[in-house]
Formats: sequence, structure tokens, C-alpha cells
Amino acid sequence: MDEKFFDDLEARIPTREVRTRFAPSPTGYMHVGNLRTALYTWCIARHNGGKFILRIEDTDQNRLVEGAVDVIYRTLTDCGLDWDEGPDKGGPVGPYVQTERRGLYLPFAQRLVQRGHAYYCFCDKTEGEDPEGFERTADPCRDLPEEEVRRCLAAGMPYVIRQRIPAEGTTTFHDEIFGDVTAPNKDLDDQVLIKRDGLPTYNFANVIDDHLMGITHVVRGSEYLASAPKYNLLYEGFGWKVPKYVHCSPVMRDAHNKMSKRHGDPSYEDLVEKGYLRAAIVNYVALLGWAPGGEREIYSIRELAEAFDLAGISKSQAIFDIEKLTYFNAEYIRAMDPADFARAAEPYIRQRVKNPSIDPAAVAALLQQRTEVLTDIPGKLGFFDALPDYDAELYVHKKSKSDRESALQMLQAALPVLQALPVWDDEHIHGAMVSLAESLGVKNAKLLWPVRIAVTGTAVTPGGAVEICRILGREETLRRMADGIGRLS
RNA sequence: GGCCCGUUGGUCAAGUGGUUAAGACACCGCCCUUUCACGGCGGUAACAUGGGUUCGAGUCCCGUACGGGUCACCA
Repeated sequence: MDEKFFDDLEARIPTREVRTRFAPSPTGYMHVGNLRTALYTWCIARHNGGKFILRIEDTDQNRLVEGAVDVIYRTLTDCGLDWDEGPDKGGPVGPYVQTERRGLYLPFAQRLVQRGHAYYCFCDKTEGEDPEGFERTADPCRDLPEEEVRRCLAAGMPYVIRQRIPAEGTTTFHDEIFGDVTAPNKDLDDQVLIKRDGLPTYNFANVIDDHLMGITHVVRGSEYLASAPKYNLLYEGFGWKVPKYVHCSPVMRDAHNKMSKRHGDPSYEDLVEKGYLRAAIVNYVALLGWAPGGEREIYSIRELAEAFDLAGISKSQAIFDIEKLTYFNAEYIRAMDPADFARAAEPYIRQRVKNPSIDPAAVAALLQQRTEVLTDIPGKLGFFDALPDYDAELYVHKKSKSDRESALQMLQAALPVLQALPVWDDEHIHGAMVSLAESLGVKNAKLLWPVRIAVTGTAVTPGGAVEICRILGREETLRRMADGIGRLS
């Protein structure tokens, strides 16, 4: 390969700007750990006014999943993680899909061979060996004479290209989170760079692509930390500058296991389906393993980018806590503009409330302060369409000083008052009830408890008697109260 | 098993040699109140462990335990 090939590629590399990349494998599943990695990566770019790049790493031909790339696009877009370059957008250092870059890797590997940092290997595939007590032995092809290599190549023998790790010495790798990690070279294996199918391995493609794309900060999971020292050797072999590496500890489901599809842990899309808001998910996930310092916890995505600082990333793994996510979600719901909430809640309300005369926006107004996740909504609205068959014992409530006998009296007294009300709104219903209680010489609770029970037949309701009567309408309210009187008589 | 990394309340976490060891979730109690919720106030609860270094250690060093990662022609 002539120098021009390399020079042209080098010439395209943007310099003088922060460039980060999210480089998922299209497996069809965006778990929260992935999302968090994407978020931190995006934050670094945005915080520094740099570029955020999307690259698809699909070099494993056996694991391709249909539609997986769409899940990635959809999730990033949904969360507000916009990218500047990517398969769909193009950019100066494309293509952005590794299989479309397949021709690039072999020449680089060959260059490494020329320089003595890699070698052709014609051995059969190595079987997975029992790691216990297993000692690394030198690959027999490591020192094959050059003419022998040429002969095998000419004969069309299948081969891989392996990295030649020095036998002696140590290699130190620097990570922004973990600091210096030093490994004895004898513990590093001559990893495969180019596979038998001609495609690069993850570790090789990563180094090549990150360099060719001008990536300045590499954010990835800590499972790659152990292989990182080998990267330094690769960079040295090429004479390239090593980008900053940011290894993040995993998001766990419990103390022993990572979040995983297999264990039934929710993906980003599962959480959305369960009624969690995008912004709440992003906010919560950002704080799993990263702390901005200070006491604030609620951050919009823009504010996250602004506040983001590598120093706040934790070394230890974090356990995903759905309860705290739920708290964030409730906070976001409460903070929503009422009209926006009504729009978001309407489908969930209509799932349960079919009666067209009931205004979903009115119901939403009741729900907003009491909803943690959207999917809780239908369960709270059972009494709107039809009065459930309830036990008259519900009228007994000690704290309100309500019992069956008093409840009957209260309903009998309230019925004509409501019937005669000139205007059917909160103000009038409330006013009438308060003055009725006063004239009866009882606390508001003693009157309003039975009214609420009569119109809902439900112990716990979103909103009090006044609002529910208003939404139900006068006619339905009176009918239900008459029904209550019947049950108590 | 070798190598690497980690360990502050049940959970997320602040803390970078001198603090009564923050804050949040969850939990409990009280208040507000026409139920529930919201809101307000208060409470229970932590530096894995043993040695050093130091006048002084959650913070530095070493060992131990526990946990995680890695040892693929997967990423």
C-alpha cells in the first residue's frame, strides 16, 4: 500500500476540536448502561463545544440484528442526544459503519507487520482454554521466517494478523477515571487484529477508527480496561497520539449482576413503555455513577452538558434503583406544564374512562400531583365510568367521625342542596358544602367523606369530593348519592 | 487460578489529613388536609477489616476479606 493511501486518510482528520463518539454494536437492545455511556460521551462533546459522532460497530457478522440500528437512532433522538456525524448524516471522516470501512483496516495491519509490531498467523482457530492454571505460550507463527510467510500467503492459506506484544517489560495505560494501569507485557496476549474473514476485531477497529475520526475522548465500559494497555502499544506502533480514555463502571441490577435483557431488566424502551418520561430517565441515569457535586439533582439535558465534569465519575459500580427513578419521574410530572401533562396523560385516561362527557383534561388536572408513572393512571380511575359495587362499610371513617348512621344523614342533607345549586363548579359546590356543614354543626370531613364515598364507591381517589362531583356532573352525582342513600337505609 | 479494578447508611452519593461524616431515594413519626397525594417538620441508618505513617486518617501505605472485570478469530 502506498503512502498516499495513509496520507489521504490522515489529511481528513479534524484537529483542534473535541470529538467524541458513541460506537454501539447493533444488538437491538439499548440498556441503561449503554444509554449512560452515550449520555456521558455526548456531554463531553457538548460541554466543550465539540462534535458528537455516531459510529456503528458491526464487525461481528454472526450477531447482526435486524432493525437494531433504528433502535439506536430512535433512542438517541428521543433522549435529545443529537449527533453531528454518523451513518445517516455523513461527515468528513466517513463512512461511519465499520463494515463499510472494511478495506481500511488491512493496510494498517500490514503496516504494523512491516514495522514488526504484528505478524501473520496461520494456526487453526484457538479453542477457548480453561483459564485456570493456563499459562500463555508464544504463538508458533510469531517468529516465522519471512520467506515462509510469503510462501503461505502465496499459497492462499487462511490467516489472521496478530499484534506482537514485547516479551519483556511493562506497559502503562492512563485512564481519566482510574489513573495509571500498568500491566506486565508477559500477561498481554498477541491479540488478533484482523480476523480470518478479513474484518478487524473490535480492539483493532476501535484504535484505527478513533484515530482516523480524530476522536479525542473515548468513553466506554470498564470491561475494556484490562485490554487497554495493548492499545498503547498499538498507538506507539503507529506513532499516533493516544486519546483520553474514560472507562465507566457498569450499571448493575444488584451487587452481583449487570443489568441485562436476560434477567428481564428494562431497556430504555421498556422504561418508556412503563410510563417513564424521557427527561426523567436521562436525568436519573446521568446520576448513576456521576455526581455533579452540590445538592441539586434535577438537571435538564442541556444543564447536564453544562455541568458535566469527568472528576465526578465514580470508580465503583452503581445499582439501578427503579424507586429513585420513579421519584425523578414524579418530580418531572409535577413540574410539567398542565397542558403538556394533559396531553401525555390522555391516552392513559381514555384507556379507562370511555364516557365522552368526562373531560380528560379535568381528570388530568387531578392526576398531575398524584402520578408517579403514567401507567399508574388507569388504575386510579375505575369509578368514573360506572359506580363500583362497594361495601357500605366504606362510609365508616374514624378520623372524619363518619359512620353509617351519620353518613346517611349527611347524604340526605347534601342531596337537595346539590340539586338546587345554581352553578355547577368547584366554587359553588365547595361553598355549599362548607355552609351546609356549618349549619349542621359538623366538621367538613364528616359531611364530605360520605359524599366522596357515595360518588366514587372507592376508598382512595384522586381528588376530593368537590372536584369529583364537578367532573361527574350534577345528574350523575345526584344519582350516585341516591344510590348511596339506598345502600345505607 | 493469574492479572487488573473497586469497597462511605438498604440504594444513589458528597467528602481530596482536622466536618457534630452533607444531600437525595426508600422507610418511620408528626403537621397540613374533605380520602389519597403534594407540601412542611423531625427521626432511624454508613466510612468492609487488621496493621502502619501522622499530633491527628473515611481521606496516605501494606495485608486480609468481600465484590466486579479480564484471560475469544465477541464486542
